[in-house]
Amino acid sequence: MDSIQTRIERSNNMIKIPTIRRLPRYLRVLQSLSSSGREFVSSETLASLLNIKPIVVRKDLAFTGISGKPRVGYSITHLISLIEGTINFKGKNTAFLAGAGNLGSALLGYNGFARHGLDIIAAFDVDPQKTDTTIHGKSIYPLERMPEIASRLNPYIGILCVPEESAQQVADIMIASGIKGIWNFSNKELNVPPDVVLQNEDLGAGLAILSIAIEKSSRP
Amino acid sequence: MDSIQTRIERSNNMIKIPTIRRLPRYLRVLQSLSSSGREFVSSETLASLLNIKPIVVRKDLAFTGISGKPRVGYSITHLISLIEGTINFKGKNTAFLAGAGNLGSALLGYNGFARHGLDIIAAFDVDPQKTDTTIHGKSIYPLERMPEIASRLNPYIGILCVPEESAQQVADIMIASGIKGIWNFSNKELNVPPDVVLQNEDLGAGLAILSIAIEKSSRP
DNA sequence: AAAATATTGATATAAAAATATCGATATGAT
DNA sequence: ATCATATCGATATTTTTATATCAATATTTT
Repeated sequence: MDSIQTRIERSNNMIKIPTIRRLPRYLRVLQSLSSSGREFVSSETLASLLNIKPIVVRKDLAFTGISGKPRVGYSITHLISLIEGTINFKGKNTAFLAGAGNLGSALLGYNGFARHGLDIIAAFDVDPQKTDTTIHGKSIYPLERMPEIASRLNPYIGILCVPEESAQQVADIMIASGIKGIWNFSNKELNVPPDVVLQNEDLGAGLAILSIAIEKSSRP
Repeated sequence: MDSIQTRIERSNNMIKIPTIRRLPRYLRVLQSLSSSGREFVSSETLASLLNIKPIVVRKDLAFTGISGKPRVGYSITHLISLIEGTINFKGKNTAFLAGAGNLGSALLGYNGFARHGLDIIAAFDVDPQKTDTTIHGKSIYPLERMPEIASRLNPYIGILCVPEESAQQVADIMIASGIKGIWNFSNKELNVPPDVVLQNEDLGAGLAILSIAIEKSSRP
């Protein structure tokens, strides 16, 4: 069994989910600061740009391993590089996308993924009208060819944009194709084996938070 | 100043963000259970459907005000109704959408919003090629007409899908149009006055979590 | 060179969220 | 009718996350 000491150390070293969520935000403002020619930035400045508290910034950045200088702040280029390293935005995250409907097509055309090191290398659909065409320059293949094409291209991530009814089935094909993680944009609760990582993207959640917050702020 | 007692009571009554995030998920599986003819469901069953622990379910559901029966569980229809009431998915959330590009168009065509009580009543763009057409049955108006049209239709929510460069500017127009909350799909950190609610939807965050989780699971 | 100051980062505290424990109770079994 | 059991919900505990405090230090000012 772990000693108390071991457990404390581990929990101190592990990067936390809320921190991970904020890292891409730091990255964006840092890139913007960098392109405007700035070299250093303080936790105070970053905090005000993200509407959070400076202490949160310092705690978050500590996880990347950066060391700031008192009275100067953090080196922007160094920080960008460390954050990119922390969230794997440097090494290419290769992905397959399944379901070239409205949302799937939009994601195929989303420029922001390049900045996040995500490369959608192939897309799949069951609709014969879509297969063997391209959408935003990405080839659409018949879904049944996924395992075969995966064995050549070795994708890491499966982006799931199919309707709920077929979500589990398509997820299973992704898993059989050797994908390591599924980014689930369908509103289906998926079952995946323990070695496959599942990240649910739920628009309903964001809308619910917004909706409740508006309700509260309108009658305080 | 608040007494300790007051503060404790308030913090116990206030619904928490993680709970709000899960409510739409409960709703979806409950609707599915309901349509398969079931009347009652236990916290254990809900938990296994969502891959969370039963105790989390019971705590979450307590916020909706439901009361379950020992050995039986919760009434599904009652629970659906209480959750919808809690997250305002019953009353209509009327919305304007700005930016009919890839993502904006996809959201205009997203059927899931109906289930969440969100009604996009008009969309706006600066591109003259898009304005005065419809996308997925929604009319696209010139951006400059937003304040005028808002004064007639009184939208609650502004869905922001414009490029980063113009995001703050368009957000300001939304705010001037009397919108109560902004659902920000751009990757810009926005400044909004305190009476306007801001909900950021950040794909980078989800990708970062996925990416780090995959990395960890592949070398444990 | 010394003093003043801004900023980091370590340590401590508080608040929020998840988890554990268990008594109370409604139902089904005996 | 009584007993056994599944399930809820109250209370307690632990873990995670956010926040506060302040000593250490690099820079600027005097």
